[in-house]
This record gives sequence, C-alpha cells and structure tokens, in this order.
Amino acid sequence: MAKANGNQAGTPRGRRPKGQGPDLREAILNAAEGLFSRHGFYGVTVRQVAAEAGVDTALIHYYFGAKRELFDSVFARRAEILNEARLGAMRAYQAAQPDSMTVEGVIEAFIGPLVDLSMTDDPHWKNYFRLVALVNNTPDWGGETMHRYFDPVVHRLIDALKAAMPDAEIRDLYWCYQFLTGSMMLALSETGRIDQLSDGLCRSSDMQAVRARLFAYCAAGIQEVVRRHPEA
Amino acid sequence: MAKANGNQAGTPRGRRPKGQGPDLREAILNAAEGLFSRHGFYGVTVRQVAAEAGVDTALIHYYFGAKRELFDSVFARRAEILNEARLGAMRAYQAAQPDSMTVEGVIEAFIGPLVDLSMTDDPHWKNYFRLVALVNNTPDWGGETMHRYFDPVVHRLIDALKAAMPDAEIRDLYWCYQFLTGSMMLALSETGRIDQLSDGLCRSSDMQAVRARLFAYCAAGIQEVVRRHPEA
DNA sequence: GTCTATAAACAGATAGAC
DNA sequence: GTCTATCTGTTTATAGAC
Repeated sequence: MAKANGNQAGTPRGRRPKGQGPDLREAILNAAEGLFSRHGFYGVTVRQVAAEAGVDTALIHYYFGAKRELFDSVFARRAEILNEARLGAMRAYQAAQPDSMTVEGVIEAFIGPLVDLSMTDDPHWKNYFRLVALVNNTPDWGGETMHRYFDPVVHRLIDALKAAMPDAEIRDLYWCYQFLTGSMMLALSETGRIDQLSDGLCRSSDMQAVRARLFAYCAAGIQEVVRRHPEA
Repeated sequence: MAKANGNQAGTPRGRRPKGQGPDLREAILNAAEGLFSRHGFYGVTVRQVAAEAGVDTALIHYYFGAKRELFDSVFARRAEILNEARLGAMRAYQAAQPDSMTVEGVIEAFIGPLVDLSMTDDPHWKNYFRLVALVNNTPDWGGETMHRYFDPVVHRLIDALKAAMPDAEIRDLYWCYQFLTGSMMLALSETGRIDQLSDGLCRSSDMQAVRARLFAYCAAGIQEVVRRHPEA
C-alpha cells in the first residue's frame, strides 16, 4: 500500500454535500463498501464503484481524493457507531451486574451488538462486517487499521474479562481474544462456506444460529484456557 | 473473477523443467505464494512475481498460463501434502485410541499438523497458511476453492467428533467447525495484530503459545455447545 | 456539484529471437 | 527454456467545461 498523501488545504474533500435530493456521497460510500467487502481493495476499480453508485469517477475523486482515501472513509464511517454500540452494551452489562459478571455475559456484550446489527433489515452492516473481517485478515496493513479504530474497545473487553476472572493471566486473555475474534469475524462475514460444507444443513446467513452458539463457545474456551494457565 | 480459459492442447503448461540447476518453476511458485499471501490475488502483479523470482514475466506465462492459473497452482501445490499430513494424524489418533477418543485429541490431530508445519524452519508453510486464511475469508470465490481442496478432511473431522460425542447434533458440529477454523486460520496467518494489541506481551509468531492454548480452547467450546444443543 | 475528455502510467498477455 | 520487445486494453487521476 502506497503512502496516503494527506489532504491538501483548499480541496473540498470530506465535506458533506448540501441537503439536496439524493445524497451521492453516501451512495458512493455504500457502493464502495459492498464492492470492497467482497473483492478487497485491489479487486475493485474506482470505475466499478462509480457505476454501482450511478455517478462518474470524477465525482469520487472530488469527494474522497485517492482510492485509498475512499477506502479509509468507508472503514471509518461505521466504526464510531459500532464502538459506541459496543461500549454502551458493555457499560450497561457492567452496571447491571457490578459484582456478578460472568464471562459469557461479558462476551455477549462484546459480540452481541454486532450480531444484532447484522440481523437488521439494513443490509449495509453485513457488508461492513465483511469488510472488517477482510481488513482483520490482511497482514500487510490490516493490523494498523484495526489498531487505529478498535483497540480501545478490545482493551475494555480484556479489562472486563479480568474483572470476571481476577486470577486470569493477561497473556491468556489476549490469546483468547484472538481466537474469539477469528471465530466472530468469520461468522459475521457470511462467506457461504458452511452452506456448502454442510450441504445446506446450516446457512451462514443464519445469525440466530450464531447467536445461539458463539457466546457459549467462546466463554467456555476462555474459561478452560484460564483454568489451565499454560506457561508457554 | 473472469473465466479461466482451459489449457489448449499443445502448450507445455504445467510441465516440470528438466533437472538442470535451479528450479525456476518452484522459484516462481514460492515468490507468488509469498506475495499473494500478503497482498491477495488482485494486489499482486505478474511483474512483481517475476521480479521476486528473478525471472521474466514471459516465463511465468510460459509455465502457468494466465495469472489465475498461477494462483491455482500455488494453492494446489501444498494442499495435497497438507491433506495427507492431517489424514495421517487423524488416522493415527483414531487407531491409537479406538474406544477412548477425546474431543481435544481429535482437535489436536486436526490442527496440530498445521502448527507443526508452521514451526518448521521452512518459511514457505507460513506463507501458505496465510494464503489459505485469505482464501477462506474471500466471499467471492473462496468458498468454492476451499470446498474443492479441503472438504474431505473436514468431513473426516466431523465424523471423528461425532464418534467422540455420539449424542452431538450434526448442525452444532458444523457451526463449531466454523468457529474453530476462524480461530485457527487467524492464528496461523500471523497478522501481527496481537503484538500491537498486547503491546509486545504476545507475539503472533509464537506458535508454541498457540499450541498451548488453541486445542483446549476449541475443545471446551465445542463440548459446551454440544452439551446445550440449542434448537435454533 | 457534476460531467466530458483525456493524460500518464501500468496491467496482462503474446510473438519471436536466441 | 528463457529473455527482449511490444501490443492492447485498463487504471488512477486530473483539467476544465457546464
């Protein structure tokens, strides 16, 4: 990934269009989100985004500058909303169960909001989660991006887990978080793999099935690792 | 992804070069493997592969044809070896414990060979696992590719889990497999994310730490899901 | 704000010399 | 087998008309 040339002064990049009819800026972001999430950054051309959004390529550069800045705008747009939802859920749970937090309760507060958003009628969140999964799995520049946007809420999770299990080793919690996020992101990105593997018995779009299993799965795994606290 | 034009007759694509000095065919595959695994299919140009391998682009087309065929060749090359290693480990475990298989034992037979190969001095396996993780996370065409190469060994895992837990619901096992593979692939692709998140306390290259935790984590999770057998 | 037109660079792929 | 040279189409990005 090349260097992202910072916005020069004077260019109207990032400004919202006036409130007149269809918001083309949002249309561009939605189109880019869907395409990037399915084909990756390099697998999508600016022209495809323009065609999908029903605008010209020049307009995309007018609003967002370079292609990479468009991608960053897509990623950033829902990150704040998502972080608010998660922090709210975790705060609410910690407030409701100040002295009897369970591991599974903490996990549910951390993952639940994502599953809920994915089950909304709004299909854009599914695209966004696919995109986050893709970034999370990008060794090249994904780590830096995840770090910038999502580390605070993850540290909040680690703290809550530590509160629920005071004897837990911090290193174990970090590793368990990685296992957890791998499962969560794959489930949320709905790759269709499980449909084919199970010959239709399971459908990757079945978020109800995920909800019914993922929290318990992760909670049991974490507790077992903490219980053994390996020294390696 | 465009149509893959089938090999016309007469072209020497896929043939091995004669045994003379450095094997350029393998050099190309190794270069492509490393680059594709880090930047994805569209993020790598044939010219980059050629430069990395120290050959000309024309030679790549001579050996492999189109870019997509090169990618498929990279993916297929180690798939067979990997499947053999896994099937061997699972067969060996089932033979050693015919009547007392544990869930964790089955899991270890399934994941262990990958961790072992990753800990080898040969760095190419790490690249390959990164590549598989990337394909596994590609909604577009990844499912089909995974299906073609890896479904048999996964079904073998499902069967072994069912043997270890006769009362288990098949649907639960498929879902748990998805959770498991998400954790496993993320851990094996060594994205560096946990290094940054934990501020150096954990290193994603520390396969010993993975080995000490992942098996127990997955086994406990699966057993808990099976124990509850949700109906959703 | 939005589009037309186009510049400038780069991609995948092949023909043909050696 | 391997490389030089090149064709052809596409890509990002911008300048400027409206």
